[in-house]
Amino acid sequence: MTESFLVFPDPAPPDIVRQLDFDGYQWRAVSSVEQLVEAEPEEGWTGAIVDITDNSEKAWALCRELRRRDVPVEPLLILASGSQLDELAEFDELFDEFMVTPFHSKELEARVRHLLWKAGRGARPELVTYGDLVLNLETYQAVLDGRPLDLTYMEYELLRFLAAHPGKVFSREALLSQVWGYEYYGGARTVDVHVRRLRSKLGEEHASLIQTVRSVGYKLGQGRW
Amino acid sequence: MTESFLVFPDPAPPDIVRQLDFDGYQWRAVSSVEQLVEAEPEEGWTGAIVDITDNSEKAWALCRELRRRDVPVEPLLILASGSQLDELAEFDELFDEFMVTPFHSKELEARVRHLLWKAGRGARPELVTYGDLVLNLETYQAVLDGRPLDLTYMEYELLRFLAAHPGKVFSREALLSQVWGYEYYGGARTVDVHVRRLRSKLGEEHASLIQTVRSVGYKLGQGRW
DNA sequence: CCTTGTGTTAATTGAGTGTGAACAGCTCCC
DNA sequence: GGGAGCTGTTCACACTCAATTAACACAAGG
Repeated sequence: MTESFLVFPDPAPPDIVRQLDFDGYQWRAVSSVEQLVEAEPEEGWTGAIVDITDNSEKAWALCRELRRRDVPVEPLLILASGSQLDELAEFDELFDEFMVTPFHSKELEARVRHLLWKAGRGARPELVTYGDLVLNLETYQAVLDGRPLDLTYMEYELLRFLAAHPGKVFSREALLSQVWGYEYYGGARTVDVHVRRLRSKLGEEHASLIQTVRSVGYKLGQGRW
Repeated sequence: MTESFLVFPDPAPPDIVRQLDFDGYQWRAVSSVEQLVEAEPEEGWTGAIVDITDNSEKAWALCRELRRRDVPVEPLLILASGSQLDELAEFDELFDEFMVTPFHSKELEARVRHLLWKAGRGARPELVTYGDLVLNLETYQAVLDGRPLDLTYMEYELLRFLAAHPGKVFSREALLSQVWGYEYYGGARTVDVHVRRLRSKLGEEHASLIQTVRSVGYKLGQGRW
């Protein structure tokens, strides 16, 4: 997984990007909210570093936008001059860290590292992921390629079970007893139909996520050889 | 609730305590791990501010001890000189924030405030917000779109609980035990009815704020990731 | 005694789920 | 190579049961 930071404004402050480059982080500078979408990398932003010294109003607007999204950009680092420190009090909810200019180059390095460390083992929601598929167990939301899937209860449970054991093949009977929770009564077709509905909701390009293993059952993804 | 900070070492750095006093925070200085217990206030420590410039080894030992406890002291602020920044990398798990000496007095104020805000017990009026919904926990008032809602006690408590965990799905049983505070007696429908009353008071346009997740429970809004 | 808040019960509704049957594709064997 | 026999896919329909809704019962407080 590559780290990719958003930097504001554009052109980016030279002392920032020098240190980011030095530490081997990817970054892209944006100068307005509008540029957010086009500049965003495939995997989304790892975090954002926003310099509020020149245009704080625009900067806070950007931060607000980043926090408002479906998948909020979490680690937000703010740069402020000493005289702007009071201003921070009004926007506590819009950032995680801040740093006062001028700064040690080592300080930026340390803050970015610590931010990533916290993001890595902070109290994050329970997720089940497989590739571009993300299941949030707390909100019962499923997202594929960043686009939310509208799944019913059973569809969600089935997908969750398969995604929890990627690559492993489950017989219909196994799925019935593990996902549905009762003994195999009569309808093995039930599983097929639910798989079909799931595939159609996954969309044509991702329908192959759930693979059928002839005479055996179903599995999610390729697994390993 | 009074805020009470632990400060290391003892005697405490004068520029620290000057600012803490100025901002109206309680504090007690300790110089060793042994003094931790006797110096601890009734309600426990709100947080800790540890200066590692003079004796970093002892300082880290103290931090480790604070994190090891049953109820870890969460907000840990570290003071380091510029030359110690590299050292931080080894102890990411032992602190939440750090600050480089020498520092703006305003910076300390801002960091402590932000730390408290993140810990969820800011000094300012406690608010729970989600989008256009604002719940004032002190006045027991609920406001939606600037328009005050006339909620009953139970309605308020339910909405408050849901809003405190936006996006997370709660089963009726969970809501009964967490909001009502007793074990599931017989009436799971109770929750439904309260949700219905809430929704009608939220108004047609915002009724969808509380979402039902079929076969699971209810949640507020779409939730964050 | 009326008003207001809260919990219960019961009827209604509809999304979600299961089922059977038709269809398509593959495999095996003569 | 070409049926026969499996196996998986797809469709349409029926039904179940969870959520909604309305109406009622009860307690507390003014």
